[in-house]
Amino acid sequence: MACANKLLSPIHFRPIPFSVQNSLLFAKVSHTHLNNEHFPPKTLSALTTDLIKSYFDKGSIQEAHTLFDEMSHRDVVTWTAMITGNISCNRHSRAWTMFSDMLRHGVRPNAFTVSAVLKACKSLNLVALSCGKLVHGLAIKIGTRGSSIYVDNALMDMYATCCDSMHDARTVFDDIVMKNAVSWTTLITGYTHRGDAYGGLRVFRQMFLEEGELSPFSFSIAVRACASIGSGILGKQVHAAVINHGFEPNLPVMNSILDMYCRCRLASEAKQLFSEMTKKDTITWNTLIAGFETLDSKESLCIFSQMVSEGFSPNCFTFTSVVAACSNLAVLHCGQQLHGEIVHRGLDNNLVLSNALIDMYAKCGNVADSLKIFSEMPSTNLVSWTSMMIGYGAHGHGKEAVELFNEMVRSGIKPDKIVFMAVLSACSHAGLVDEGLRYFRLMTSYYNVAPDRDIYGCVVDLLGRAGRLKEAFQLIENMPFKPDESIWVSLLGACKAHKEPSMGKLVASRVLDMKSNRAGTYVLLSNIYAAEGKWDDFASLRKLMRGMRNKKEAGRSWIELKNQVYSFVVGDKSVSSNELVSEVLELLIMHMKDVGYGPDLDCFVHDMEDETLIKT
DNA sequence: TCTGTCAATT
Repeated sequence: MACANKLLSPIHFRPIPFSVQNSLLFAKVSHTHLNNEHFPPKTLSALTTDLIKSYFDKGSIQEAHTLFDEMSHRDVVTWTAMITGNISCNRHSRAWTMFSDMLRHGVRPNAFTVSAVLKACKSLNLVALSCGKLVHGLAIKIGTRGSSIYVDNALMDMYATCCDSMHDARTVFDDIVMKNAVSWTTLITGYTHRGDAYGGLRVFRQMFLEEGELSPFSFSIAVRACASIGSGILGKQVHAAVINHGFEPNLPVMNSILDMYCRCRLASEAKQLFSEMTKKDTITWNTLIAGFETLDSKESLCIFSQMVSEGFSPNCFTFTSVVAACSNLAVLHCGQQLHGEIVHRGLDNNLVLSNALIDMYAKCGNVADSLKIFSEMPSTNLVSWTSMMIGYGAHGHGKEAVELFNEMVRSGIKPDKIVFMAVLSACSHAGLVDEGLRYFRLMTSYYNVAPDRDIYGCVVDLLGRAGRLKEAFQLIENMPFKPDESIWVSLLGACKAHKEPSMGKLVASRVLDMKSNRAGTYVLLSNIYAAEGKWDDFASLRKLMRGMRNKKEAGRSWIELKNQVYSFVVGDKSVSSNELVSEVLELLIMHMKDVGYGPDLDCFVHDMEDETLIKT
C-alpha cells in the first residue's frame, strides 16, 4: 500500500505530458496490482481516485481534471472526489457543474455526494437557495435525508448560512433522531452568526438539558455569542461550564474566552485568565493585544513588547492592533518604528495592515505619509479609500477628499455609507457646504445608498458649522426617523458657536424633551444660559446634573517627550512632577498670547464644587 | 477499497 502510494506519486511524472503520463500510470498500477500477491485488491478506479485526490491536495487542478476525463469508467466515488476536490480549491460553481454532469451521466449520488454538494450550494450565495432546495428534494428522493447524519447536518448548515432560513434549519434539526456534536454546533453557529446570540445560547442550554454530545466547538461558539451581546455574566457561566467539562486544555476555547472578556470590557478578568493560561500561542497574544487596543492602548503596546521578548513572532494581525493603538495614542515615533518592523518582516503588502498604517499616519498628523502608503499599495479596498478620505478631512483638505471620492468611483469601487460620512465630514471641516449637500443628494438619487441617522448627523454638522442653522433645523424636523439626542446637541453647539440665542433656545427645548442622562448635554445647555446671563436657569441645570451624579468624561491630551508619552486631563497634577511638561505648556501659552490668541472664556464654567474646569 | 458535515485572532 505504502509502496503503491510512493510509486503513484505524481511528482515522478512531472515532465511528461498528461495523457502519456496517465497511460504510464495505468500500466504501472496494473503491473503492481498483478505482480504483488500481498497487495490488497484495490480496483483501478479506486487507485485512480486516490491519485485524483492527491492532485487536488497539491493544487494541481488541471491534472486532476485531465486524469478524470481520460478515465473509461467513473463511479459515484470518482465523481464525488472531483466535486470535493473542486470545493477544497474554492471552485464552488465548478463543483456544482460537476454535480449536474454526474446526474446527466445517470450516476446516482450517495450521501457523500449530497453532503459535499450542499457545501458548494452554501458558498454560491446568489443561487444558493434554489440549488440547495433542489438538492434537498433530491436527498429525500434517494433516501439519504434522514438516514445520513452528514447529509442532515450539511442541509442544516446550508439553510442556516444562506438567506434567512433559520426556520428551515431548525425544522431539519428537530427531525434528526440521533443528533451529534456537529448538529448542535451547526445550529448554535447558525443563530449566533445571524446576530441572534440569545437564540444560539438557548440551543446551547437545550444541548445540556437533552444531554447532547458536547464538543469544544460548541463551547467556543457559545462564548462568542456571549461576547457579541457583551454579557460578561453569561460569559462567566460558560467559562465555568468549560472548566467543569474539562475543556480547559483546548486552546481555541480558551482563546475565545479571553476574547470574550476583552469584548465585555472586563480587563482584569482578561489579564488574570491570560496569566493563568499554561499554553499560549500567537492567537492568544493577538487576542489580548487586540482587546487592549480598545480598552487601554498604552497597555496593549506593553503587552506587545512582552510578546516579542518572550520569543513569539508577531504577524499581520498583531501589527494591525498595535498600529491602531498608536493611532489612538497619536504616538508617531512608535508608529514609525512599527512601520519599519513591518517592512523588515515583509508584511507591508498586507491590505488590512496598510489600511491601519494610513489611519495611523493621518491620526498622528502626518497625512503626507498616509498618501505615500496609499499610492504605493498594490491593491486597495473600500477601507483604504475611506481611511485616506478621513485623513484628508481631519486635516482640512476637503477638496482632496472629494477628488479622491470621484477617483474611487471611477476605479469601479461602489461607495458605502461610511465613505459618504467621510466625504460629508471632510466637506464640513473645509467649509464646502454646497459640495457636501450635492453628495448628500447624489447618495440616494445616484448611488442608491440609504442615509441613516449618522449621515443626517454629518449633514446637520455641515450646515451647522457653516451657520446655516435654519436649514439644519428643518433637516432634523423632516428626517425619516426620530432624531436622537446627539443630533440636537450637535446643532445646539452650532447655535452657540454662531451666537444664535433664539435658535439656541428652540433647539434647547428639543434637547430637554429627550430627558437626557448625558452630562455633556447639560454642560452645553448650562453654558448657553450662562453666556446669556440667565443665572437662574443655569443654577437649576447644574443642580439637575449633580442629582444625576454624572460627570462629563474629561477630555484627555497626550504629549510625547523624549520617548515617553504623557497623558493628562485639565488640572491634572500627576504630570506636574515632570517640570519639563509644565515648562513646555507655559511656553506654548505665552506664544499663543503673543500671536493674539485668547481662550474663549464663554466656553468655560467654573464648577465650585469639585474645583475643576470643565471644557465643553 | 476511494469520497463527507462544525470552531477561535484584525
